[in-house]
Amino acid sequence: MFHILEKRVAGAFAARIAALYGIEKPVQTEQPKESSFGELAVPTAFQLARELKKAPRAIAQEAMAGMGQIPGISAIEIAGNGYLNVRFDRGEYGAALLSGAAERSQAQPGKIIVEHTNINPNKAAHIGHLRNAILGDTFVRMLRAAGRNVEVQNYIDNTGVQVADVVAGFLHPDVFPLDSFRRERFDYLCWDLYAAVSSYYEEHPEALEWRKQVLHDIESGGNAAAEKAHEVADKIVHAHLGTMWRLDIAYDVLPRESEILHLKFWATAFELLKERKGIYFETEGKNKGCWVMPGSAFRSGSAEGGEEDSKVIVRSNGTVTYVGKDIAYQLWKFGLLGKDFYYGPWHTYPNGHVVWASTDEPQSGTPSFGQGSSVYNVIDSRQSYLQDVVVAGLRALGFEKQAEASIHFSYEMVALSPRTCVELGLELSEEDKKRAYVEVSGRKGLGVKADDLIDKLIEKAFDEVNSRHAEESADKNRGAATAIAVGALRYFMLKYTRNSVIAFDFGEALSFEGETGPYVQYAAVRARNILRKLEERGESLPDFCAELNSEAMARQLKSEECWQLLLAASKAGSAIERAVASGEPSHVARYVFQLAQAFSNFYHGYPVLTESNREKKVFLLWMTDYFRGQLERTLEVLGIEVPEYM
RNA sequence: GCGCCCGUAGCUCAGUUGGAUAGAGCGUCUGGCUACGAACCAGAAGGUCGGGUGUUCGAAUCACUCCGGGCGCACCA
Repeated sequence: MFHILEKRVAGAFAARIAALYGIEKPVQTEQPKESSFGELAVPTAFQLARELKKAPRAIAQEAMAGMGQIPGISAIEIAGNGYLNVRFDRGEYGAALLSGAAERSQAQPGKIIVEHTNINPNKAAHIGHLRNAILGDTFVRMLRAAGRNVEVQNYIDNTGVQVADVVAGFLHPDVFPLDSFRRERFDYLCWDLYAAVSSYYEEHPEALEWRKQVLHDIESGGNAAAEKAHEVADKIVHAHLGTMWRLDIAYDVLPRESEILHLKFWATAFELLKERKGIYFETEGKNKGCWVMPGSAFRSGSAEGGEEDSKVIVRSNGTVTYVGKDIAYQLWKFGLLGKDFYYGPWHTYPNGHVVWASTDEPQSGTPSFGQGSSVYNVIDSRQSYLQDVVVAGLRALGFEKQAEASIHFSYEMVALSPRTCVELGLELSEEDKKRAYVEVSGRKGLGVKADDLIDKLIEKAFDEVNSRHAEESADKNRGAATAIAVGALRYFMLKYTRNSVIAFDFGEALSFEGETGPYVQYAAVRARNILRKLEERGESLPDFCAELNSEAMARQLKSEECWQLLLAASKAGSAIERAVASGEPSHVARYVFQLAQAFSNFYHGYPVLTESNREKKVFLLWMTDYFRGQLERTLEVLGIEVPEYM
C-alpha cells in the first residue's frame, strides 16, 4: 500500500514541476529523518535549485502553493531549507489497508530468464553453491511477486573436465580403491574421489592424460567412460535437486551441455561469429592457429592491447572453449540461435511441478523454453571476465539490445572463517590462520557440504523445539525444526549484500537469535498464536470491515505508536519493489527483520486479548492479523516457511 | 603490470544511488517471565565512516591520490 502513495505523491510533484518550470523529471521520495516529520519526504527542491538558480525553500513554496488535493494525503509542509514533508490521512490509509485495495501488482510483458545453481555434476553441493541457489531462487520469487513472468534454468555441464576427473577416478580402481572412501552417499563419495584425483594429478602430472582420454571418449560416445560420465552426472544432478528441494528451490528446465554439443549449437554460433567478424583466425604469436575474440571487444580500458588481451574461443586443435559454448547458450536463451533443444521430463517435485531436461531426441507435447526478453545469470563475481566475453559475443553479432539485457547477477564468494576450518579439522598454514577467511576449494575437498550443514541446523533446531514442546510428537517437532533450519540458512545467506564476502562461521550460521530467520518466524508464530488463543477462548475473529470504518481507524491511529507500527507493516510492497529495482535480495531480508521487530514491539506494548474497549480490541486484532499476513507474505518471497509452533 | 570489489562501533554488517542528528545484530553492562510463549522486550556504553585533496547549498556515498586487504587477467571451467 505504501508504494502506491509513494508513486502518487511523486507523480503529483512531477506534474507540478513540469507545469511550473517545464522540467520533466521523475521525482524521488524518501523516508524523513524523523518520523514526526511525516511519512514521505520530497527533496526535489534541492535537486532543482542549481538548475533554476533559486533557493530551495523558494522552490518548495512554489511547488506547494499550487498543489491541489492529493487523495490520501492530509498535509504537506515545508521544513528545513526546502524539504517537502508529506503526511498521510491515517483513517483513509487504515481503511484502504483493511479493504486490501490494489495490492496485486499487474502482470508485465516479456519473459525473464534466471539461470542459477549451475553446479558441476561431479560432487556434492557446498555452501558456496547454496549462496548461488538461494540468491537466485529469492530473486526469482521477488520478480514473481512483482508480477513478472520468470523461467528458472539450471545449466548442467555434464561433459566437462570436472566430471571427467571423477570418471577417471572410477576407471582406475587400482589407484583409487573404492573401499577406501566413505560410500554411504554417491555425491559424498564423488566429493572425496574428486579431491583424491585432483591431488593425484598434482603429484603425477602424467596422469592428466586420463582426463584427456576421458574427455575424448565422452565426446565420441558409446564406450565405458562415456557411460560412466552419464551415470555420474545424472546421479549427481538428482542429488543436487534433492539438496535444493530441501530449501524449497526448484527449477523449470535443465539445459545440458551434452545437447549443446549433439545438436550442434556451437557450430551454428561459430558460423555466425565468423560471418559477422566477431572472431578472427590468429596466424601468429602465442595464439597462432586459434579463433580468438579481440580484447578490445570486452575490455573497456584496452586500446588495441594486442594478442595479450584476446580470448581464445576455438583452440588450435579445433575444440571449442567453455566461453564459446556459453555464447551459443546465451544466444539460445534469447531465441537468437535459430535452434532449440528437445525436452524430456526429468523429475516431478512432490508439489507436482515438473522440471524438464534437454534431450537430443525429438519429443512430442513438450513445453517450450527460452525466448527470454532479458536474462539474469547468477554467477559469482570471479567469473565476471568470462561474462563480459559472452556479452561481447552478442554485441559482435549485432544483438545490441540483447547484450544490454544480459545481466551478470554477480555475488561474492562464500569463504570459511579460520575458526570454522579448525572445527572441521582442517589444518591451516600460519598465514591462513591470520586471514579473515579461507577460500573454499572443491578440488581440495575443502568446504562444508550443503546437506551436512542443513542436517546440523535441523539437529540444533530440533533440540530447541524439543526443549519447549516435549508434549508434541518427535515427527511434528522435526517438521518444525526443519522449517526453522531452512529459515535460518536462507536468511543467513540473504542478509548480506551480494558484493560482500561471507566468511562462513558455524557459530553465526547456527544462531537463532537476533537478526536471523527464526527471529522473524517467531514473530509470525506469535501473531498466529494470538488469533488461535482468541478462538480457544470461545471468541471468533470479528468482521473487520463491518466494525472498523475510516473514522474508527482514524481514532485508533491517533496513537503515534500504533500509526508507526502500521506504517512499517504496510511497506512490504515498497521494499520488494526497491529490492527488485536494485537487484538486491538483502533489502527484502532487511525489511522482513524490521517488520518482525515492529511486531515484537506491538506484541509487548498491546495486550490484545484482554483489551476491554470493543473498538480498540477489534482494531488490535486487525493489526495482529495484518502483521501476520505481511510477515507470511514477505517470508514467502524469501522462501521461508512459518512453522506451526516453535 | 592491468581490471573489478572491499575498508563504517570490540566483532559481523546496513546505509533507500548526493540529503535533515551515521544505523542494526552479536558481544559487554543494567533491568523485565504465575505467559496473547523470554528464540522476546526496555535501557546504557561504544564512531576522526582507512588517510589526504577536490567537486557544491550538502559527501560514508562522486572525482583524484596514497595506504591496507580480497578476487580476476589460460588453447580450465
